[in-house]
Amino acid sequence: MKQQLQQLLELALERLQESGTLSLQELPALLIERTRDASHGDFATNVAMVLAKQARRNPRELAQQVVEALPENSQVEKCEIAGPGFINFFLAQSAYTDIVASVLEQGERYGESEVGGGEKVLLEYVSANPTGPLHVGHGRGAAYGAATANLLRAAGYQVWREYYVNDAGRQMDILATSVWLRYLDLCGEQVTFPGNGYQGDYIWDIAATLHREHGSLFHHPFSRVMEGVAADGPEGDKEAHIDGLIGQMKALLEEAEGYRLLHAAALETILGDIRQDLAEFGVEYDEWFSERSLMEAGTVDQAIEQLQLNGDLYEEKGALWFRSTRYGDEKDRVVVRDNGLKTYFASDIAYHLNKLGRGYQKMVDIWGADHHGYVPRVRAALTAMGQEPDTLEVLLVQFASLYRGGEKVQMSTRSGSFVTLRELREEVGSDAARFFYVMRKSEQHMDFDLDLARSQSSDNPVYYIQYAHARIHSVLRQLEEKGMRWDKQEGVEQLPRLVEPHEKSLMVAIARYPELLESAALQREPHQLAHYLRDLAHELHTYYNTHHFIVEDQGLRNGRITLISAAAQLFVNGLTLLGVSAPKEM
RNA sequence: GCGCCCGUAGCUCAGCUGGAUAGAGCGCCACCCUCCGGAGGUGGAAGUCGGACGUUCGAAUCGUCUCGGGCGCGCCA
Repeated sequence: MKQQLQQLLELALERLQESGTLSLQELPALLIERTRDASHGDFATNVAMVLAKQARRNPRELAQQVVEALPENSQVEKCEIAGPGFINFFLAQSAYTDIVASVLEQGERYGESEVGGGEKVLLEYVSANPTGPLHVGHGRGAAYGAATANLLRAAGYQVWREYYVNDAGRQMDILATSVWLRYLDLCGEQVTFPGNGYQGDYIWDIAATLHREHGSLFHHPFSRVMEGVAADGPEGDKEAHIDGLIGQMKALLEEAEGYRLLHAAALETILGDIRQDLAEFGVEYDEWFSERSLMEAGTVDQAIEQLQLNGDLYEEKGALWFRSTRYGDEKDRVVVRDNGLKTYFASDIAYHLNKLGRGYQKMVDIWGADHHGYVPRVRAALTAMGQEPDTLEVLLVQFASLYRGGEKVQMSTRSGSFVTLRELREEVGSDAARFFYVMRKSEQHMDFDLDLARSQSSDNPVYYIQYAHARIHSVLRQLEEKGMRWDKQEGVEQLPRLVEPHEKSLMVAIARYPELLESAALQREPHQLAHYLRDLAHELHTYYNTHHFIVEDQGLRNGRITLISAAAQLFVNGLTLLGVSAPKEM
C-alpha cells in the first residue's frame, strides 16, 4: 500500500517536472508515513515542505500542485492538504478489505516480503565458550538472534544461522585442567584449586562421571602435579600458575592420551548441555562451527600468512603483531603469542574469512556489549584482507538485570552464583522469557522483571497477546457450539459492511503488519514486532468489548468472524517469528 | 584519560534517515459484566524528552559542549 502511494507520488512529481512547474536537479527520497491521528487520513507525506525550499515556493501551494498531478487510483479516496503543507491520503475502504482477504489467502506467509532481495546473510549468535552453562546474558543474545534470523528470512534474506564453538585454545585447556583437578580430589588427593580455574558444580559432575567410568586411570599425586608450577595469586602469577598446571597435565597424561580424553569429555558434556538448553528454548542453528576444525584445516595459518604477505605483520617481544592501527584500530594486536600460541583474535580473523569464502558477503554477528571494543580490530582485519569493512555488521546486546520482588538479583560469575538460562526458563517459562528478552531494543539495558514474566495476568504482555489470540478461537468454538459455521467466502464479500471505527482501526493494524516486518528486519529490531503485537492485541480486545461477533445477521457475522480470523493469523505469524507459542486456549 | 551504549510520565520502556497537540504498559483515581473467556474494556490525573548552545520554516530526533549511569580499553576469550 505504502509502495503504491510512493509510486503515485513519483509519477506526480515527474509530471510536474515535465510540465515545467518544478525544475529540480534531483528528487529527494520520498517519505510517506502512517499518520498518528485518524483525522489526518491514513498516510501522509511531507514532500511539499521538503521541496519548498529548493523550489522557492510556498509549501501549501506546492502541495496543491502535487495533489492535482496525482494519478487517479481506486484505492485512494481523497487527498487533503493540511498544516504547514502535509499531503494526507485517505484510503478507500476497499484498500483495507482487500488486505483482510489477502491475509486469509496468504496465511502464514502474510507479511513476508522481498526487501532482502535474496541476499545471503550469515547470522552468528550466542557463540558462548563451552566452558559452562549458558547464563541469562546469553539468553538475551539467543532470543534476539533467533528472532532476528526469523525476521530476516521473512523479509527475503537467505539466512544461515551459526554458533561458533570455541573448542580450541587456552580456555578449553583451563576447563580440562579444572576437571582433572576435581577428579584428583575425588581420587583422594588434597587439591588446592587454582583461582583461575572453573569453580562451578558442573565441573565436579564431569569429574565424577570420569572417576566412575575410568577409576583412577588418570590419577597422579597432587604433589607431583605441582612440581615446577609457579605460585598462584594473589602472591604469585595467576596466569603462569594455571599455564603451569595445564603443562603438567599434558605431560603427565600424554601416554594414556588422557589429556585428549578429559578435554573431549568436558567439551562434549558442556556443549551438549548448551545445545539442549538452546533447543528447549526454541533457538535453532544451521551449523555449529568448530574453531578446532578451522585450525586443523590450516585456515588460521593461511590467514596469518596472508597478513604477512600484505606486510601487515611485525614481530616484537617475541610475539607476532597485526598492524591494525593502519586500518583504524586504536592499537596493534597480537596474533601469535611469544609462546607460539595463536590468539583468539587470529582464529576469529580466519573464521570471518571462512564465512566470506563460503559466499556470504553479509556477516551479521550478535555480541554481548562487553565485546564492543573488539569490533574495530575485526573490521581492521577484514579491511587488511581487501574486504569492505561493512560486510561485517555487529549487533550488540546489552546485559539484562533480573528483578525479583522488586530487588535486583545479584549475579556473579566468580562466586558461581549466576543465574543460568535454564533456571530462568524453568522459573518463567520459555514463552515469557523469549518475549521479555526481545521486548526491549537490544542495545538498551533491560530490567527483567521475573515476577511480571511469571504472572498470569493482563499485566504480563505475553499473556495479554496470547489471550487475544485464544479469545478469537474461543469465539470460533462458540460459533460451532451454537450450530453455526463460518462461511469464509461470504465473510470476505461482507467485509465492506464492517464500518465501525473499531473495525477500521483493526483493519489498519492488520494492514500495517507487512510494513512493520520490513522495518523490523531492515533495522534488526524484533522489539518493533513485540510492540506491534501488543497494539494488535489491544485493538482486538477493544473491538471484542464493544461489539458482538456472533450476531443474528448472518452476513455481518461472517464478515466479523472473517476479520478476527485474519487477526488470529497475524498473532500466529508474529508470535512465531518471536519464538512464542500462540495457544488456542489458555 | 580515550572509545562505545544509554538518560523521555512515580516505575519499566516505545518514539530518533527532523515534521502536525510527546505515546504505551504498570502503579494511582473514577467507571463498565441479563451479553462470544473481566487473563478484558472506558475515562482521568501525571512529562522543563538530563542540561546548555547551535543548525532549521520546524528538534525528543541532527551537531558541539556539559552532567549522570553502564561497558570496554591484556601476548584473556
